[in-house]
Amino acid sequence: MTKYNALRGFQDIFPPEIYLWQRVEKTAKEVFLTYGFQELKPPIIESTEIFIRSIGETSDIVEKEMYTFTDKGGRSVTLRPEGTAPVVRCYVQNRLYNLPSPQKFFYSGPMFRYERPQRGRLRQFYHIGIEALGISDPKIDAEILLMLRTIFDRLNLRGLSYELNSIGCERCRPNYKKALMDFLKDRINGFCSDCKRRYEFNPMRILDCKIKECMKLRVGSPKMTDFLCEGCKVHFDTLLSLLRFAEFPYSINHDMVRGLDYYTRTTFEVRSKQLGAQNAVAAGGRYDRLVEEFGGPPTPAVGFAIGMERVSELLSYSDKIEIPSPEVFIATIGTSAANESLVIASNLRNKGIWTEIGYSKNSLKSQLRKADRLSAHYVLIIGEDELKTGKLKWKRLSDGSQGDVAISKVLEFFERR
RNA sequence: GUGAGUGUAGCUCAAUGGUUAGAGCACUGGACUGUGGCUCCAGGUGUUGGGGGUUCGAGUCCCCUCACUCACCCCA
Repeated sequence: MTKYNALRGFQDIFPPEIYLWQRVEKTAKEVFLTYGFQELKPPIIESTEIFIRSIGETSDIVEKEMYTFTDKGGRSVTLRPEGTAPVVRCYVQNRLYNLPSPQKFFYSGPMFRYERPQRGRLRQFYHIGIEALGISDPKIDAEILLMLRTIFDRLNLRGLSYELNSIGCERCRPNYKKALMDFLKDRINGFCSDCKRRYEFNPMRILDCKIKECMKLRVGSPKMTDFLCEGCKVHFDTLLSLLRFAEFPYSINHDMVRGLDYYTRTTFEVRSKQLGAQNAVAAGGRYDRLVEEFGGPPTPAVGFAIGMERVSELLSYSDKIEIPSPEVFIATIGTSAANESLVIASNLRNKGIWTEIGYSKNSLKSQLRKADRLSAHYVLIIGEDELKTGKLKWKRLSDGSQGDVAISKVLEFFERR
């Protein structure tokens, strides 16, 4: 055990894994741009109130998982536990609703939740997400699902399932809740203690319970999609037919309930069987009331976020990590050669060529060994003889071939390769 | 917050309560004096996570603590 360690649930990310992360980020951003999403960087800390209002007072996130503290000015502030609320706050504060609709943004960065760490769950975790504000047309719901799939396809991820549901709106959801409670009323005693509690304050969560007995007892319970009001029903049906038209492989999960208060209508989750209990690699949905809640005009909106750790984990199963390697390694013998190498390396680097040099008084052998370890493509050898003649030796490590190149032609030599 | 499992070298792992705790990989150097990979040789590999207890004697048994892992819980 070393003297200082990262905090529980916090993680260092470094090579080689960092290259998987970079691939995910690069791929996602490329796809986002083709759909017209622009980057937005909100701060990672906000007034606590923002998260309480959006996520909901009774959610576990707000009740016990937020990194909340009082700053030196006596304000209650919170490290963001999710990305949507800050984007919406930014949208309202900067009156972005006055710009043409939709406004489409992506963001990426760390989120924080004080939870017990387990596979796929850390206290600091990374999301890369998008929000599309100002459009209620289900076409945009379909678009972002297609966008998600494009990203995962480009990353060659297999075996993902896309699960959809609609949880209605503030008009139809109460009817459903009532029907569900009526259905459960007689049998609630057989449920686990958690579900009994849920029955009181959030009965829809009972649908999410993984305890076998509860799963059995809720068989045949009413489905939200049977209780949608006309508007929500049309929205959902249209989305589904659009997805079928685009040959998008979705499935409907009537039991998928969102934990956050702000969701309306469409909710979805992308899951992988290769992960553990935390198997969602992306999730999102529609939140048509949140902008208004934050003091903006009525503005429908929809978004999702991708879990970086989980996608990276999936990539690590399917992809061999490619570690970048230097183009040139300069091995030297003697002080004047070492001095010369500094200048040559600098010139090569100015041309954008990754160049490494040998250090200290290591033997040529050990320098070559090091070049090999780094998987350098070429080694340049500078010794007494080379300095005298002005011709350096080059060696290609892949096949061992070598030859001479004049010092004045070194840049040319490597630029052409 | 609850439960279970695991902590030995940088990594993967051995060692019946009994001498000075080991192997492979990796790392550094040498054999090869200015030429990598292959082979061979040599060499750091360490408060056995930490603290306390039982014992003539603890890596091994007991207690506490910490960390990690997985699950519950929760969740974009």
